[in-house]
Order: sequence, then structure tokens, then C-alpha cells
Amino acid sequence: MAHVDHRRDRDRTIRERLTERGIRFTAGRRAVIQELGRAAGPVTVAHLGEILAGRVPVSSLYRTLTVLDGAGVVETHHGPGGVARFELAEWLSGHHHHVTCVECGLMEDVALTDDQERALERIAGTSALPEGFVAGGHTLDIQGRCGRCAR
Amino acid sequence: MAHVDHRRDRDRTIRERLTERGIRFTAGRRAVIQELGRAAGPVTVAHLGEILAGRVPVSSLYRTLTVLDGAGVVETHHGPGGVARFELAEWLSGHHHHVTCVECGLMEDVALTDDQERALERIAGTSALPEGFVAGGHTLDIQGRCGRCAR
DNA sequence: TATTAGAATGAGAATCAGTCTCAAACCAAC
DNA sequence: GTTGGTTTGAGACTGATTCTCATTCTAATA
Repeated sequence: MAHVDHRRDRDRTIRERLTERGIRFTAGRRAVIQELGRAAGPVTVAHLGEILAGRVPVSSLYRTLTVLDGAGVVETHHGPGGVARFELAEWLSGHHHHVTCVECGLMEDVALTDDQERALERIAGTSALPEGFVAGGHTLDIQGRCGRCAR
Repeated sequence: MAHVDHRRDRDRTIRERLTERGIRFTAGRRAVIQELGRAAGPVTVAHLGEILAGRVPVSSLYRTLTVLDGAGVVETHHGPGGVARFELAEWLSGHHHHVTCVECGLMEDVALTDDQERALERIAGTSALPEGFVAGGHTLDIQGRCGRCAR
């Protein structure tokens, strides 16, 4: 798993990537990255908004996340209900999958063992795709109920 | 794959399931089911709205889909952009997975071979889930570009 | 250090998917 | 054919997300 581990390194790497594209790594953006780095899975704008209350207004949050997504620094997912959830891109956090609570929409990361990941890759790589479809990545999503909602 | 193959049988089975729950299988609902049966993957309300234009207004579409989802007859997914997409439940269409076009949002069904499916089940069943999480199903989603968007 | 052009921000308006409300139409059973 | 519960249609409403635009920053430069 070749991901960036320490905040200092991570931020430097991100800054470089952004600078290459003429994008600034401002305070608001750094704050967002930091929160995403703390989270156990993809989080909603509402969640970020609470934590960063006063520091980053919603409109900026969305914009920031869009910019960072465009730069390949964050990734966007959509949980149940279709609400967007954001997390650091895999080259920063390591390749992983998700569990999703069908009750409350919570998403958390799940890492597979190397063996499991290899097997999964084989499946995704050999499955019969529709004519003309060019595959990029794959995601295994496990649905169920989180500890809280399961009772 | 124990799914229902012929429209006639399928509709009868659905009607039974709905009747059991005191839900009527009306013309609008039948029309929606028919369209879902035709599609190669989960479709959006916008798509259904076009095809059923004049026959089923949007508000009824949403309601119908919600009712059918509640009765376990259709399943809801969220493609890129978070837009809801609907398809027949797996007991009607067979267990399958999806490819998603990250460009245009298109989703299409992908069926795995029995071997692949078994392997996938093993992975999903043995992966380390968060404390307290109770797993239900799993979905393998393959992302990429559809024939049209890939150029 | 002062200047400056482009980038980023904040606030609120605007958009859009999806939900809700309520009166009218329907349907199955009596 | 009457009746009570179900479904429908239209449009209002909500909440998430995007857009606009005037203002503020920032990084590079003079």
C-alpha cells in the first residue's frame, strides 16, 4: 500500500500536485483535507460543515471539494439517499472498499487483505463487460447495518 | 440463477407479492415494471419519464418506484452525480453487478460466472468489517467509460 | 516592499432531484 | 351501484448542490 502516511508529507505532496496545476493550497482547503484525513470513511458536506462551522461556509466547501476532486486529491461517492460523500483519493489513503449502512447512510472504509484484493482484481479484470466499455477501477461495496442501527 | 424469465410469469409473481401486502398492481405500475424489464441496467426517473411521457407524471413515478422498492420489487442505486437509478430486484432479474460510466453516469448490468460469484462471496464474507456492522449484501461496481464516452 | 493579475472566498440567489399535500379518480368487494 | 380504502395528478415544498458576483488573497514581480 503505497500511500502517504504522515500529515506533513501528505500535505507537501498535495501542495506539489496542486501547484503543478496552478491551484493554491489555501487554509480552507488545508482544513478540509485535514478533516478528510481524520475520518474513518467518506463524509458528507453536512458533516464537514458542522466540524468546520464558521471556518468554511457551505458554498466554499462544495467548491473546494469539487476543485480537489478535479485535481485527483479527493474522491466522491454517493451513499444511500444519493448524498455525496468525500474522502481522500486512494493514492493518499491506500486502496480500500466500503461498507454502507442502508439505514443511516454511514459509510466506512474496509481494507481487504492482499490475497482478497488479488482475487477481487482477478474477478473484476475477467468479467464480461458490455461492448466497448473501458474499465478503470472497481469498488466492492458491502451493504448492511452499522453497529448503531443494527440495534 | 432463480429469476423470473417471462413477462407473463413475472407480472403474475409481482402481482401476488403486491397483493399479499395490500398493494394494487395498477396500469402505471405495470408500465414502470415493463420499462425496467426492458432496460439493460438501472435507469433514472428522467429516463422513465421520457419513455412514459404523458402516461405517468413524475410525481407518480417517484411514488410508484418508492412503493415498489418498499415491496422489494425494485431496487434503488445511486450513480455518479448521486442521481437515483432503479431496476428490478434481483429475485426478478437475477443476481448481478454493475459497470458505471464515470463520464455520463450510465450503469449497465454485469453478470459474473458462478465461479467468480463464489469467489466474490468468499471475499465479502471474510472481510474485516467495522465493529458491530451486520452485513447484508454486496455489490461489485466496475467504473470506467462506456462505449460512447470512451470515444 | 508595493503592485498586480489571477485565484479564491462568502453570501445569497438559482437550480434540480426528490418529497409531500390534497382533492379527485379508481377499484375491489359488498 | 355504494362504499372505504388506495392510487393518482398537479403543484407546492424541501434539501442538496451549483452558480454568480463583488470582494479579498496570494504569489510572483518590479
